Amino acid sequence: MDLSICPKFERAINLLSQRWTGLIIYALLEGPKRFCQIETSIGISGRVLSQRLKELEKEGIIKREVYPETPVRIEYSLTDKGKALEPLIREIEKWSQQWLADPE
Amino acid sequence: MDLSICPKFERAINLLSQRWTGLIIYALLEGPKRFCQIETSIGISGRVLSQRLKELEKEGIIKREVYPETPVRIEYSLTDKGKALEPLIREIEKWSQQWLADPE
DNA sequence: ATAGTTACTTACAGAAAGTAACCAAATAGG
DNA sequence: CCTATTTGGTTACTTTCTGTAAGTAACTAT
Repeated sequence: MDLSICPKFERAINLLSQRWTGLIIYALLEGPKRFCQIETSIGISGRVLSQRLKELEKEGIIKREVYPETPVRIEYSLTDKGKALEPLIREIEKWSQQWLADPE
Repeated sequence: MDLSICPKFERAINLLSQRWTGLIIYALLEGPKRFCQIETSIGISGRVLSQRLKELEKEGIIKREVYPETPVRIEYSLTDKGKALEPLIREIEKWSQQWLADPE
């Protein structure tokens, strides 16, 4: 199994086909966001969001910055590598607009 | 939660962020394939492949055709809706080539 | 009759995700 | 000083998803 697939492509698709990864990147395309903003805007559980943010940071797709205000503000934002995923997200948007029906 | 996301986009990303969905579509971009070909080419278990193919067929992304030969041949192929996902897959390929390193 | 092929399905076990409660740091108010 | 509040998590527990391996149904070749 897996004999013919380019390892880079495979890693990319494994990353992106993990639950929530796409929506987190989508949310961050608007600009930097804090933990609780991502949490409420996409409806992910804090438990899994915490995991995903760590994975994406390790992967170099997002960066985490701490502002020692009151209360503390921690902002997550896309790196260049992360921003480079925008065309891909736009393709998903295009496809969904063309091929999916609105459910009433 | 989920207050601001376009429902079409959300459905699309939920579909595509299910494990294996992307790779199945990728495999079928080469042309029609039978069950066991998809199974071995991407390394998915038969159990989950069976599930995914049903979901994708229901969604109108792939179609299933039976050729009553010996032994029976059942071919899965992309519909127009499924083929329309090609640009998206190509974007994943592009991104992976530009931003991921080869693991040795 | 027996064995082989394809396309699945089923039972069981382990991994991933959701829920809700809890915790630590920093500060603000009394 | 003591308590409460806010943010950004973590932990324990339950449910859902996935992988493994075995089994089934239809058909054919030997």
